[in-house]
Amino acid sequence: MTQKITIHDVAQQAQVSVGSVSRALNNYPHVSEELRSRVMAAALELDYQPAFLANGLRRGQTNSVGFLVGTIANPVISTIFEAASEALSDHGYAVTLLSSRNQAQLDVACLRLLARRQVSGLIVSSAAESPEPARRYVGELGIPTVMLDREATSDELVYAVQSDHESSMRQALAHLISRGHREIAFIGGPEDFYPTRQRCLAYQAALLDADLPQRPELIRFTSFNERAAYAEALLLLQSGTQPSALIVAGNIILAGALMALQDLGLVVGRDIALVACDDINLTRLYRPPITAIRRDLKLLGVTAARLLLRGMQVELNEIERIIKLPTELVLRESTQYARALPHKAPAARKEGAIGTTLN
Amino acid sequence: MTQKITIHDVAQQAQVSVGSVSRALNNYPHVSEELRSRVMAAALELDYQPAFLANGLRRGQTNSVGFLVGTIANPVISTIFEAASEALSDHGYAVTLLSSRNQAQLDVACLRLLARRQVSGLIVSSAAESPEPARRYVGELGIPTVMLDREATSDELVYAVQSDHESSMRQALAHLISRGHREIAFIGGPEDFYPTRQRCLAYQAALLDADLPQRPELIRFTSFNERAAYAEALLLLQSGTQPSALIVAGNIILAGALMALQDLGLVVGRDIALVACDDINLTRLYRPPITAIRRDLKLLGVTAARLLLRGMQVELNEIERIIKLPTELVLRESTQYARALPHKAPAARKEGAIGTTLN
DNA sequence: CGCTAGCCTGAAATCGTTTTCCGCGCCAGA
DNA sequence: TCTGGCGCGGAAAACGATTTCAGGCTAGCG
Repeated sequence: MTQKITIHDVAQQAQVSVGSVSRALNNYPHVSEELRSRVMAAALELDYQPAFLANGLRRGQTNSVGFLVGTIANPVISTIFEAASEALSDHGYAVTLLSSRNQAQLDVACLRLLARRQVSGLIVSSAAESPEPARRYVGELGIPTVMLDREATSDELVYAVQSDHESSMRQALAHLISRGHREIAFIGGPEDFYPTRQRCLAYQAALLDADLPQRPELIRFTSFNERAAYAEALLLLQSGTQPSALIVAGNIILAGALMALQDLGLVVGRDIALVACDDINLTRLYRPPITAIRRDLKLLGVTAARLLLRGMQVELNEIERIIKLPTELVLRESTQYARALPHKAPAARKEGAIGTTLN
Repeated sequence: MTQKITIHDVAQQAQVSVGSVSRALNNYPHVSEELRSRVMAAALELDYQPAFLANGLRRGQTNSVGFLVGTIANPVISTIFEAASEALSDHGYAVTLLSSRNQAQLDVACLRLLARRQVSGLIVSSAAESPEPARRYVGELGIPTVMLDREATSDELVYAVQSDHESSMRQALAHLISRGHREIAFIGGPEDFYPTRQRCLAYQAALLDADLPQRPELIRFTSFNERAAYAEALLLLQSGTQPSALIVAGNIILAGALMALQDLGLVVGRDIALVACDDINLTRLYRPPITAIRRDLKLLGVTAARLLLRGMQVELNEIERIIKLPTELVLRESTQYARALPHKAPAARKEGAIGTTLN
């Protein structure tokens, strides 16, 4: 209904041809000031908005980017997405979000759909358990793509923004070890999931550096599913070697692990030290507050958006293909007490006023 | 690169005209079985995918819907969105998500953008503080629209899916009152924000029903911002009338309130009873677990999607315009102890195995 | 046997832009 | 005064599909 005024109406109103209207509105050179202002006035008066579809068809491009995630119902992903989406929006791109529902076969289907829709760029942060086919397909697509905290490929137009999971994980282990912990367990997502792998490698390297034994039974992988994480944590905690510290890689794993700890009557910070990856409301507000590896999620999103924006301006090809962003270990009460010390009541909260922990 | 095969290529391959190809692929009547199979074969062989833009231009419709939110970085919104998005995706629609960043003036701009992109439908769950202009604009747009937990308008094509905030809020107050609470405070979002208003009205009605006095100083409104909620909660808790129970309407408010309680050294469930609106990981996993008003977020999203799907099939106009979905009060330890009773150690957890609290 | 109705299909119009092509008029240089 | 170049703008092609239109063929009926 509303969308009925075309470029022809503007042309008629301004008493010029449609071609001239197009040129005037698109800031072409060689259009007289007089004509331009006449067209502008007509367009403004009629509230003309060029039809997106016709424009895209002719130009062969849609000014929209596709964003593929495993699930958006995850505070980490949604925060990253929001930041990226806003940055892209500020540059005139609309974002269509597709969720692969954490299923590998849907990954490729989603990418096909986005390609068919002629997206100008892609951001991929899918968490499918076997991401290989999707990664290969992305390379074949010929669309500028940013892999978000995922492994990069060597394809021409594929970029990556990653978090430096390693250094903070090493710090976390150094911290735990310095407090006397020796049996430090690790629960992660799927083994071939990039962040999990990076974290696990760093965990193993840190143990090696400290001359501590690698205990395979203390390393567990599970899927992105709170129930599965709960079950895995239960198995781990009830197995022979009771760990004195636990590292959970990811917020879903954290939720499952907390349930398991509570069901076993283990009190965080007293009976077991806990380190979470990704600092969310739950880690901040839990009692006791949980030590976490934090990263600037908004920065991650904005960086991905910026990288993609540069990638979509075809001429600019001398840009760094992979950007790695820092992480930071935030110490809280869940790792405050050393293994050897007798249990005592928690001291005052470590963190200061609220302002220090808000973004 | 990949996207170069057009309908002409298929026509040539199958030795028929482009019109016939289109008819064959779109299941038109009056196309012979022989031609159809030949076209199918050719299309399959060439891996032909009709160009979305040309298709949309001709048909005047894009098979995509716009989803407007105030922010997606909110577990409640993102869960609803995911469910709706999946349902729409299953029916061939792609979803472009726009965030108005909780700013009223961006609301209308986002809607304009989506309209320009010829979305076939809209789901609006923006949380701008003064939603009126946006609501009016939605009505003028002539696009089937579902308001998600927002006030409906009387416009032809505007539908609504809402939560029945009232009944559970009344239950919550009855529960608190039965446990001896008399000074029950309420902190909500902006006063003209639909869910906040509904909850507050139910809160006031329940007080009235119980012949309890309305205390204006115990009702606070704030904005969707953890700091603001924190500040407001601090003010409330430090004012003259110390409430014995607190109802927080929304998960951001909850986070701010928890920070305030912790900074004041008040222990949830012992020093003050706490009821949250919307059951998220934090309410489930917090120690002590927090009584919450739960609603089926996936159902909310799926219902919105279904309603919109029906609204977009233009012929069907005899459908209910507003759907109200139930909510449920989940009792947990944060409201377990009566005001008059002496403090004692927490009993065993009320909830059963993990399975009962997962979706 | 001729005419008509109905199925099938090719040709062409159409959607609303952008962009190419071309011609007009003007000015400068010879 | 003629001509070449340049700035400007109109006409029309192009983008890639869908859909209308019209015509050919077959079959059925008078």
